[in-house]
Amino acid sequence: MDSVYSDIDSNSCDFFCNTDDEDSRGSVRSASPEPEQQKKKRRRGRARSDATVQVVKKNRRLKANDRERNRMHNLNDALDALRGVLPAFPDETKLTKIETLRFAHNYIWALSETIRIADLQGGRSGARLGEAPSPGSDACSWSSSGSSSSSSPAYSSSPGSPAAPEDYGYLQQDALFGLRSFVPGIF
DNA sequence: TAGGCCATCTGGTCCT
DNA sequence: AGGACCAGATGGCCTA
Repeated sequence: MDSVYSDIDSNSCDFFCNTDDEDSRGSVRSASPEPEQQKKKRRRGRARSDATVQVVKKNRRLKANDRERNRMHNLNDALDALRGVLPAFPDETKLTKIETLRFAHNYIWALSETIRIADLQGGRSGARLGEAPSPGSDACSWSSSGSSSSSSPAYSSSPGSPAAPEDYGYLQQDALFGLRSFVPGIF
């Protein structure tokens, strides 16, 4: 945790100091010509408190940046964990964030469909599932299009409609392939 | 070089 | 008041 913070702090300080202190606020304040009247009205005490306020604001911003960074890191960790439980792609292409979410969505849907069908078919489910077409080529189709979100038909369909007819077939096969590959003995 | 993806910063809003 | 969450902006890196 400390290492993370120290790394982040040094990193963010550069960025922040460059942009916020000197660029953003600095330029904003200096770029907008301060009216003479305000200059005259401003007293030393007042100016000092303004500076203090600026320091407080900056510290708050830095803390908020740290929290936001940690929040995003946690989000990414969760995403990695999700990738870890999804079937791996043959070419080991790392799924992008959106691909991971869409694939997980479709995969969960396919698994639940598999369970539902198995329940409907009772004791014969094992035999029926065993008859599923070989998923090998379909499994490859996941990854062949996995590098581009705009061209990944297997899991880029609308997440809101996982039951889209065009998704059903290979998704179920993918689910079966994933189950058989990563949970040996489940069938 | 354009486009995609990502990390980070930032300000606003909501919640406790 | 302070933290969490969110969305927009920005810049870097990588690939076709």
